[in-house]
Amino acid sequence: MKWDDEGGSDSSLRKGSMKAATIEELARGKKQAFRLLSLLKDLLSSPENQSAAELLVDVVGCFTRALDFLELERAETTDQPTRPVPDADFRACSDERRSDLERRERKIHTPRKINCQRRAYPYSCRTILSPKIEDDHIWRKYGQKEINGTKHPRSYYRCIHKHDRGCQVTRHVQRTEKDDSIFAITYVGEHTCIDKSRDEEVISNHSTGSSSTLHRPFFVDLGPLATEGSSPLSSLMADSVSRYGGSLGMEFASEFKLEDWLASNKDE
DNA sequence: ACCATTTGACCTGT
DNA sequence: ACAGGTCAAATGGT
Repeated sequence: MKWDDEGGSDSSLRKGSMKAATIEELARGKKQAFRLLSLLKDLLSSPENQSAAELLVDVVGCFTRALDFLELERAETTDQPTRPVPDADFRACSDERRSDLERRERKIHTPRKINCQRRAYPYSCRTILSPKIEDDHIWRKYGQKEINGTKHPRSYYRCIHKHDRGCQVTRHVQRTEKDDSIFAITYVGEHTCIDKSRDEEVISNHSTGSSSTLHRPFFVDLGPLATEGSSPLSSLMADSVSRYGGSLGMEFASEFKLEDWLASNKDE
């Protein structure tokens, strides 16, 4: 991964190396927290220590999110163009809703608008496992695909505020192979349509372990899975999904078997 | 009439 | 060439 590798001034070089060092430290912290989980697995596997196990997994999640934020900042501040907010002309055809009757009778064919920027930029991307697909946002489904080697189709959603507020975040949802009551939900990008105060409240409640006010189902954050430059640890955690199947999130919500989870990640 | 979902076509990256 | 992501016409519900 390259940071501020253009420009060449001393200050930008120093800034770049600071960022690199920060990322290195965060990645190390994440890895060490994971190792601590392994070392304490016997202790944390007992039911009375479940909250400690949850806390430690959350620590790993905090490191993951911090790395995500830095990656997002890098994507926004490098000289790569940011993803364009759809302008009126670009989206004119779909925004101007023609009447169904007119469209059907005259067979009006709306010329296809090609988004050539697709997949062109690195996005923050993370996957969670959850028994429910609802979250704090409203999503509009825009596609569904059969995915090779999986038995369940993948559904694609975009934020309902894509057009009115230019919110570009998308997610895809797929039932996991091992447990089809669990969904693997991958978020691509960050909401720009928010309501940050509410999100912060949720995060705050989550980190303080206040389960009574937790708005979201408990989830295990698997880190960035598909972004360019995702850490090796993220890959390992991502790999744990395929190896462990989808039962992780569900078991953590009720009866989390840390030993099983660590056994499936013993190569850490 | 409006809105959300479905689904086949089309696009890009590998 | 293929897989996966997105678009937009078609469709169905209210």
